[in-house]
Amino acid sequence: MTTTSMKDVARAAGVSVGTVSNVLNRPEAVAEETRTRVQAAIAELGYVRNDSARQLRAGRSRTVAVVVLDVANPFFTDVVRGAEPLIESAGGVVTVCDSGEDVRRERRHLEILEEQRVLGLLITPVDDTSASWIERLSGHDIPLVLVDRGAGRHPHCSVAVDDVHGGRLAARHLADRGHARIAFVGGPVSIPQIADRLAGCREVCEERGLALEVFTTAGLNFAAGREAVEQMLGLEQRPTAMFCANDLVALGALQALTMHGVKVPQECAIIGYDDIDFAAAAAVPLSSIRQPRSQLGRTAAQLLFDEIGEGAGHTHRNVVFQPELIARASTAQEL
Amino acid sequence: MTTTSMKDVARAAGVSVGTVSNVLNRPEAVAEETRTRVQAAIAELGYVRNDSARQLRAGRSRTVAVVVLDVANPFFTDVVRGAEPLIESAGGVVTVCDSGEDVRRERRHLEILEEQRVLGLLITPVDDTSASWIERLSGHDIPLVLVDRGAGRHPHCSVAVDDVHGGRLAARHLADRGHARIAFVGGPVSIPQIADRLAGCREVCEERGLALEVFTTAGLNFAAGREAVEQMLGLEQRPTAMFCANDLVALGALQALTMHGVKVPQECAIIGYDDIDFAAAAAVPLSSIRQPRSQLGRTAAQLLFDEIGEGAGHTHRNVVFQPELIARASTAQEL
DNA sequence: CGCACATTTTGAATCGATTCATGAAGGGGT
DNA sequence: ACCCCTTCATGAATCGATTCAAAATGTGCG
Repeated sequence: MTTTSMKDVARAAGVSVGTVSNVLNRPEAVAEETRTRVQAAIAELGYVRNDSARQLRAGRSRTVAVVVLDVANPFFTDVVRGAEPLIESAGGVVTVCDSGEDVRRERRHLEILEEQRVLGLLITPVDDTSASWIERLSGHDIPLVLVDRGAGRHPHCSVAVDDVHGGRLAARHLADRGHARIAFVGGPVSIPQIADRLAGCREVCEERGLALEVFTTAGLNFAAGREAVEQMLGLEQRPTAMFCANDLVALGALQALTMHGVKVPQECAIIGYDDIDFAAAAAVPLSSIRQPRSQLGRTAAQLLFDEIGEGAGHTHRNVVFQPELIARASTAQEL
Repeated sequence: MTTTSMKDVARAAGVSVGTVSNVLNRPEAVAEETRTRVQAAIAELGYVRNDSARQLRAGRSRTVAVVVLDVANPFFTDVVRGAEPLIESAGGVVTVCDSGEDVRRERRHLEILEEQRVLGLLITPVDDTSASWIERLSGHDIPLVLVDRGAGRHPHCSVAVDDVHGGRLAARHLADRGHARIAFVGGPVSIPQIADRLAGCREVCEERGLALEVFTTAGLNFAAGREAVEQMLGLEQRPTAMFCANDLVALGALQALTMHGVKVPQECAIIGYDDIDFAAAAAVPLSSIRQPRSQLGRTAAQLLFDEIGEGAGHTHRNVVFQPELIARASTAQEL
């Protein structure tokens, strides 16, 4: 109950509140003797600073929020891991928000983050309808960096991986292996990354005259991969290779194929995207398109603090990384 | 810059701040006409409530923190997922803190959470040295629920899975398959769950006269599993089965064994713990001990709100779930 | 008209930390 | 003794939302 405040500490130590505040925030400005007396009182009373009051005065919180599409996806946890050290060493506090690929959840998070006057934001927007909300935050002077999203015409800093190129890499690899009938599995297509990967894939398919079958899914997880396989197996002209929009989908697909006795890669090759750690450990080690995950996070954090530091005169930077093909057993078969 | 406050809204709408506050918090107490006028002003000015000020007044925040050992471990993300709906439907905001199995990081998080006057806490403590800090929070009236930790003599609510029994299940399963020389891989042993799993395993080994080799690891991830295998392969009397303290370790081990050409389960069986989704999708589908992950989260949240609701007259409850053996290919071989 | 009563609105007090102009105390130099 | 500096400590003002007793306004009825 008795939440002890600075006033209590001040009384106990026989000083003014101003002095207590100084002990906490600029100890060097307080005489040694006074300082130890105040510190003793703090310990004695078990006093804990009230962050709300602090923030109220400061006008900003120390929190940097990272809004991701799916915390259960190792891709995003790695991005967060990459960003954390820099944020923390700058005295920030990281909070992770999971939009779950749902615009409404994303919106709710953004509302709350705005009310909390967060220091800044790293966000992977769910889709283009997120834009207006993001502009709103930005308009209210909350600096933000778009993650895994080529900023295109958005007036923001961003870090991204060239997803169109990633799509090309995957499709070319499958083409090189002799596949002429390819399935793309992923969705919703409203997610820009997915659209880009598909675009790259489509481009190569047209260039090389491959048949492309698109299986749109509602999400990017195990279940999506499994369901897509169920559909695919129903077709008379079954594709000989699948390009899955991320590794979770690919692993789900792999599982379903194995369950149906379809041999991977002999009867159906699979390539995923992200190259999460689990990919290499899969039933059939999974070929994938690797993204520099933690570097993505680190760079995003860097850009954010640059922006915070530079203030008004800041010019936005857009960093684009290149993805990389990692070939493993799941595409090892030449047709 | 111009952070608009309630005062600005009040002026714009020609009412007092009290009325603006009422529009936001008890609209039914405000006359229709006034309400719409105020709402118009809010929209017009793009006003956003300042949560710090709100919290300062309220004395508490709406945030429920979940402190986990490793966000990258699907076990914990599932626990969080299980807890979220209940927390959010109660008007709470969830924040996830990753202690990374590191007491110092955990402590830093707890300090900050205490300063933020969080509404409550779901925590999986790193080890027993966390206890004093947890008592401190608890002493400052922050209700908390221990997750995945039989509260034993701790005066708190808790949800847990019987890890000793889980250890037994795993060991018995291996014994039933004819294994007489077992490796336990996991650590650090200071983590109570790990100690318990080992204890259950040891108990069965002694009971049935199996040789038990313990490989202590520094963490619970892929790398730990790989390293343990390197060590194990060096032995002259190599165990014929491994019990890994969680699935990440097991997958790492599986990967390393495969790389060294050791056939699973013929030459070495593996059983993991948690039964994360990836377990079934592994190179060799992984046997595991399943825990009711999301139920764990849901129940924890439930207990927390019970405690918050009941206030002082609350009696702590300790809920224990039973784990379940899921046998798959990685232990399919009879010796 | 006047009184009782219900409906709205008001605005000052409050939460707790930070800031900063002001003042007090002590030291040195002349 | 006097003045100038430096070093410390003070406490009132401030941040923005909420609360609540009190005031204002309106309604109905005798």
